[in-house]
Amino acid sequence: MSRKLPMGKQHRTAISPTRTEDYPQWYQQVIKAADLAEVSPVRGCMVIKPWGWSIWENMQQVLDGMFKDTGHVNAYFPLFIPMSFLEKEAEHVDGFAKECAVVTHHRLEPGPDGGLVPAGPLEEPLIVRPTSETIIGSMYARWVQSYRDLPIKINQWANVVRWEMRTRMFLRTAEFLWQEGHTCHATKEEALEETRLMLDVYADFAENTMAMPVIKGEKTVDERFPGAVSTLTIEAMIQDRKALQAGTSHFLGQNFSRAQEIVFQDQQGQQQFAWTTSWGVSTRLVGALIMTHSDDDGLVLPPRLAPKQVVILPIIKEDDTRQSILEYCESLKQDLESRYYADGKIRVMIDDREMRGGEKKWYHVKRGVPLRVEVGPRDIENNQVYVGRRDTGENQSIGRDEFVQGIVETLEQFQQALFDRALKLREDNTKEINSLEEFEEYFSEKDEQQGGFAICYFQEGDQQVLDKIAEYKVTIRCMPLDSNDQEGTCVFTGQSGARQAIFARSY
RNA sequence: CGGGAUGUAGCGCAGCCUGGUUAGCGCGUUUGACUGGGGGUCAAAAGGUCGGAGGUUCAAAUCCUCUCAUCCCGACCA
Repeated sequence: MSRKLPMGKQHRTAISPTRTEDYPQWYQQVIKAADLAEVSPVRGCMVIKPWGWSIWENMQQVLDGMFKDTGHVNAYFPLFIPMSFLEKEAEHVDGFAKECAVVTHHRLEPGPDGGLVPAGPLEEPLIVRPTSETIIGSMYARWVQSYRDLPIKINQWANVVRWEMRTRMFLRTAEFLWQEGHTCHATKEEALEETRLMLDVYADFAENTMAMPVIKGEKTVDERFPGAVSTLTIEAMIQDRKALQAGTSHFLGQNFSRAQEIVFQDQQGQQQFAWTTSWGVSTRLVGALIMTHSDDDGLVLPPRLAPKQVVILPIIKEDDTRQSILEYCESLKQDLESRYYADGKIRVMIDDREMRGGEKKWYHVKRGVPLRVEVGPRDIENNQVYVGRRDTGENQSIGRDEFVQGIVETLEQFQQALFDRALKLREDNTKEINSLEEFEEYFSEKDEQQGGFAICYFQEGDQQVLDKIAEYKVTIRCMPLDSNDQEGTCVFTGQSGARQAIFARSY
């Protein structure tokens, strides 16, 4: 890492190692450099710092609006779930029992060595929710008697705990934040429609707000949510060409309503089990966002989620110009803030801290502020501003008024450019594969650059397929919803009548 | 939960194999001067019980045991 090279010919990157040198390490360093989060004293848990939190807040705000626009309301259910609730749905138990935090006592008492020891054992242990199907279902069972009580469409924003063996910042933490929607319907069709609708909401959010292209698909039997009849997913491709499950929407059929007796009387007076769905996205999306757009100089944020879309840096050389420069910056800020982008005021900050120019610039580069506007005496004289774009690194002088008038379009172009770049990466690294040799070559260990998404026909539920892909550390991501419904020959077994799926290494 | 690596100042590291005076370096921080459209320059300074607990030894960052944590690779999952 060279300290300084003359004439701007330097290759020093703000983040080291770079993505190509060591992708996982780069990811950690971006989080640190952008001040998004830190590990906590509790293993596997993270502290989300203000800049990182603000990104999540923006995600929440947009998603929450989308949920409400599709007829959902928010509510809150308890953190603690009676252990017996989990036992009611067999597959659900299998899926989550291994990773539950369990509360067994309700008091602490002084111990023999001066410390504290748990006391007051609970009659029935409580688990900290790993997801809330069971406790919400138990309430729905009380609330539902008639078809007139349906549908129920509730979302909750909450934290959940899954005692993971291996954790990574944002992508997999023991405690994470998410929203979980839980709906209850009179008919199967309506529940299926809901499952699909919410997948579309997620895909819309991922692509239009996060600028992250996703593939909508259905999970295979082996990959689906424990207890679900079917699981729909949006799958993103990260810059290292691995797949990341970014959101899921589950059709739960009558599995949970049977287990929890969510029963209603239909119009014919018959008792029927309700049809339920659940769907969620989590703080993992922040990780997805980081990995999709950021570069070797740190975080890159799409304008729609950036806590600040524009940072104004006053260039103050002499004290007697200070006042006029700051006033100019303030009025620029107000002009920008009077404009609206993506349903909100443009988010602008002035950074007038006593700090050297270059250092201050890099501070904001690493944090991913989309546009950097520098204002010095010369700019004021010419009524212009010097604008730097985070994604391309381009800088240009532009008339102040022109800049203000074009700001919305500039941000939208920025947003679109990130999406286009990410989409190109995915398209360049997606390949239809029709033979086992091709598959083996594509995911060959020899060349790290190999791999990406492979589209193959495959025979669902065949052990041969699972064995082969395990050999290459590849998983079946999903069966794309928009793939042609044609049947083909399974790449792994040679059987006909196979369906198409996306195969990839994944997080 | 298995395999591997690492834990020394805010960050990044050296020192450990071959124990031995006040534990170093770069960046950052503080102060002063000079600078000023760019991750400055010069000078000075502050900052560490070497992850934790035991042990071996006259003597431990260094050797041994245990433990905790982080990271990577697996298995498992948002």
